[in-house]
Amino acid sequence: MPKLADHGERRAQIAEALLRIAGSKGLHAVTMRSVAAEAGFAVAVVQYYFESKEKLLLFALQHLAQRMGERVRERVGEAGSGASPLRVVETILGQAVPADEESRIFHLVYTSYAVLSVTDPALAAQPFLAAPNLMQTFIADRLREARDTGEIAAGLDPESEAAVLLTMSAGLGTSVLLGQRTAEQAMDILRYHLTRIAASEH
Amino acid sequence: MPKLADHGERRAQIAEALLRIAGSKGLHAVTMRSVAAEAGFAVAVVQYYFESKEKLLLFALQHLAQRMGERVRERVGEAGSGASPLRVVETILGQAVPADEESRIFHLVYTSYAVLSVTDPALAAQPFLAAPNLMQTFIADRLREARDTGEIAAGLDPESEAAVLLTMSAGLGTSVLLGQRTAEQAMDILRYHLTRIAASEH
DNA sequence: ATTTTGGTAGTACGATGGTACTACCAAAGT
DNA sequence: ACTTTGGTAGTACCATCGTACTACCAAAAT
Repeated sequence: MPKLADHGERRAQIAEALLRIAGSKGLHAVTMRSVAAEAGFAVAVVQYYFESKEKLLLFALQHLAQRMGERVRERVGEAGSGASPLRVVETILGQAVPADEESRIFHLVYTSYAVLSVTDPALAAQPFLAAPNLMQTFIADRLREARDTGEIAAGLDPESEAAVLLTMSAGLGTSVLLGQRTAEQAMDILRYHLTRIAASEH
Repeated sequence: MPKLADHGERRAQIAEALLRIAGSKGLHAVTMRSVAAEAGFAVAVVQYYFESKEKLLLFALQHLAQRMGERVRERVGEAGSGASPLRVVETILGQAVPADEESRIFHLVYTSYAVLSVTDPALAAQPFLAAPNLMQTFIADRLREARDTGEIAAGLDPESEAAVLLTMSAGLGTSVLLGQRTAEQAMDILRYHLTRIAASEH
């Protein structure tokens, strides 16, 4: 065997080249040629490490999703295990707002892909539904905790409130992506609503 | 002059053929050839009525947006001028949920286009920001009215609440589009939140 | 030393895209 | 009647895409 090339490393390199292009020029600008050029390889190398463009795209997407998932867990961990449930919720939902470059790319690529999956049967839509559903139950659980500790009003329905929060933060993320709002403004709105929930006791 | 062809009519015909394709096969399936075939014309005819594909796309988008705008105004009118401000808000936001085919196509095409506009400088993002901004001020005004009449709590900030409602309904629309929720479930969440706002007096 | 074999590079093929070009047809103006 | 002109159709050009194919190179195995 000749040069020892770490396949995992190469695949990651290529995937990140793809994400750089998708983040700057859009998902439609992602071609075998552009990715290869960005990664500094020949097209055949990209073909060598990925059977097809579709496989490449899927891998890059999962790669990004995994990194974002780690990021979220990291931030939640930073908030400390002693943090209040509502604080945890704020931390998680805040990640839906594209504040830095990696987050921006994540939301752009994910939204692009999600939109495509609506009409393209080849792009299974399942991965897009699994994560949000888990999120919703997790947030609902936090809200239940918060309700039990009196942090939020007893009249609130955790499931519904979780749905409201999640859809809202998704919408906020999109609006920031479109340049309709700054990340700061989005965070203000998010915090406003969380404060409202916390304040509405009686 | 030969056959009297109503240019406006033809352009509308072609635009609707485009929307039919975009709604079923996705915006990426919209090509000069597919649109011409769907409309029952030769490619040159489409070229004749629209200078370029970009112009065609923009026209179709505005065409759709206009029809949706009329629909919203219609529904609001149906609700009656005597309807409560909160009722008007519910009617408007309910339109953000893709319940029928036309609405589904509208949100799909609009979202597709919006995502493209993030990275494509040719697709001016302005038209996407103008409408939502007007919406927000309109809804904020309704909320102000509702606050004055005691329909909602005095502690609420109309601007922020309007932002919350709009981003939430946008997120709801997307989730329905992705098949994550049914239109009915989305409406339930919307109504839940509106009821919460109305109930939180003290 | 020579034969595998993992990895890289260049090129070519078929399909599809937007657009340009030319021909054709029929009704209106003369 | 015939010429102009609005509208329609077919075709061809050029670019770009994903992919397949072949050649090449260098290190490990024999």
